[in-house]
Amino acid sequence: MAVTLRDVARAAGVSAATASRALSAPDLVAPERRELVRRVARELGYRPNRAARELITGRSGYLCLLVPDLENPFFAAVAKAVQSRARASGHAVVIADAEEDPRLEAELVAQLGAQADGVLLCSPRMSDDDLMTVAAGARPVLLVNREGAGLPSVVVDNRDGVRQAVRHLHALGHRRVAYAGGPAGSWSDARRRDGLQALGPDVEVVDLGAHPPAFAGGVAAADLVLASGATAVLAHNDLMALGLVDRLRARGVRVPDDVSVVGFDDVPVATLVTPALTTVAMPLARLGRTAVDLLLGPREPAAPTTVLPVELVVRGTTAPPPDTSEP
Amino acid sequence: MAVTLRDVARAAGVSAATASRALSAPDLVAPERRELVRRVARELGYRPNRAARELITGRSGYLCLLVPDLENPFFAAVAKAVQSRARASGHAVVIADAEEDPRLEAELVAQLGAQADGVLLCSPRMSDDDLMTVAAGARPVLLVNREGAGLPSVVVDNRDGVRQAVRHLHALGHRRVAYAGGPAGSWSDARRRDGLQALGPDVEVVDLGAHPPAFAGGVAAADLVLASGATAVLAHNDLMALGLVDRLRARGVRVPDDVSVVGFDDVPVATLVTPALTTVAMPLARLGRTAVDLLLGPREPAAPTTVLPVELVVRGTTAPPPDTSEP
DNA sequence: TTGTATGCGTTATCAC
DNA sequence: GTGATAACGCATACAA
Repeated sequence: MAVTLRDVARAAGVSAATASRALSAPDLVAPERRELVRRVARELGYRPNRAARELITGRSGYLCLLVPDLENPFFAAVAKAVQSRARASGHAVVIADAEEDPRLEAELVAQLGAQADGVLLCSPRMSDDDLMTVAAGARPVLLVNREGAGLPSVVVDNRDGVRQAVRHLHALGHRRVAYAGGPAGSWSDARRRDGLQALGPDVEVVDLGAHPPAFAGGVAAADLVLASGATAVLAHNDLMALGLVDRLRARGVRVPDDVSVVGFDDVPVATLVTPALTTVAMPLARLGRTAVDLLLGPREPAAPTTVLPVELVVRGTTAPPPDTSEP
Repeated sequence: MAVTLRDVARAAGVSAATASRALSAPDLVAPERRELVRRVARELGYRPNRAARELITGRSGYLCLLVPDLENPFFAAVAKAVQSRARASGHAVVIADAEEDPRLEAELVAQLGAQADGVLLCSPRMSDDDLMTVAAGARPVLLVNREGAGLPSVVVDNRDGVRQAVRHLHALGHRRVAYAGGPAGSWSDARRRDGLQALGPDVEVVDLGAHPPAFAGGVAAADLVLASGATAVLAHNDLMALGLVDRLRARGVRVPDDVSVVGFDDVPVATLVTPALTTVAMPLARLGRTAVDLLLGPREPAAPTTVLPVELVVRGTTAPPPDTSEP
């Protein structure tokens, strides 16, 4: 049997109440007794029972993190940071993978979120209505990489990311740029499209439609790029950008000599290919840390939405367009 | 306030005990009342309080999974599978990232494992002695991708993986093969070295020493490969293999024409590079599923260790060695 | 088959 | 500053 608070109290010759205070409200107990209790607790290897504590305090010590796909390096990076920051504040993290399924997502948050001290919804695919239902629960909920239902959220500046990428391509001489979009329901994808609208007339944008946010989606989009006549393509994320590069090359198109490619995220794999991917870097670890800080913060954040900056990282997949001027 | 069992009981006009039984021991209650209670519970949106249930039953409904690095795609894949399988049996999963630190690892398992229904230690870096201490706790513990301390475990056939890889290289004509090892404390790395010892005299093996199990480790090993005179190199994992390929090329060595490269794991990124990586595929999802099944199984598994098969996947980074015979 | 009473380990509320 | 005691929500031994 595990050693309980009463065991500690008995061994220290004090009441359970005093033992409890000595450990969780040290100021309320006389210095010598406090130290005595703490020493005894350490010697006995006492670990407070989370369940009992939760029952009375209402706080479980657990945070719940929901992601669409743990194997996607974007979410893995956020999960790692969340986990690390949560530990620093004494919380364990229950991580649930919703398998890109909005229905499962809603079910999981209902099931797991009920007894968590806070819920982090990373890139949820569910509708604003479902988000609203979730928000109806009293526990704090925070959206990561998504806005909606008036919930507090932390996101990145998607529009600025698009602006930076296109500005870079424009400076290189590109005048016709394609956008290979992510899944239809993606909030961040919608924001990027907004950004493309707001660009002005210097660059013509060709919309290639929605694709699965993975390597295969990029492969599919590559053929559309060639048909579009664009000299550069912006992908919804790095995985798609990789698929684009691969397929373009397979069709005899040089990257970046013939077509430039820009990704989004700056996931570790972006540097594992040759040439390394030019991409709009998201502050993934910071996203995770900020999310925990806001969720656990003393009060609701002043602004419902916290926006983190992004930064274009120019590497090997962008270059001036081939010279097509008439001689 | 959340709806409690008493609320359900009151609304259904029965006692709390009957309500409890209707939900968790349906056979013990009369059919009509049972259905009545269940319907009322559903309508009220009743969710049992995990903490209260744990306090009385001793089971928390949580599984604890410890990994050295969530961002490593190997562990992300295992975590995803564990999470999915655990959900099927009504368990949530607390995932902790030990940051490749044996000390943190031990601390986390002590902290988180105490109140979990079971603990999964994936590729733990801690010593057998520390493993022993962990095992002393009563809760079930299962090792994944590691054996030790007499604990039950699920692993892959590392020796056979090495055998398959070297056999492939030998068939291509390679006679001198280098091995770029992983971290010094890695159990699987040790097993692979065992496999290399047992190969017989047909192939000469050059040991390149221990490296960090990431891209950078492969980069460092690449220069050693060239100095070793080997025509092929086996890497501890795919990430290292990618680093090897990258650095070899940077130094003007063609892959696979001049040097062949074989990885381990078959992590998704293995197919995202050109040419795709020849690698020893580990059944990652199966590893995770099997781990949960064994952990939750009715009794200790018959054999303390369950071994899963591996399979060499030949792709683009292996080819016959350059012809170096004297003319 | 159903209800009553008890206790799980901890913290909060009181007296002292 | 400290110690009894109650209470959190649920499952179970026991009584009916």
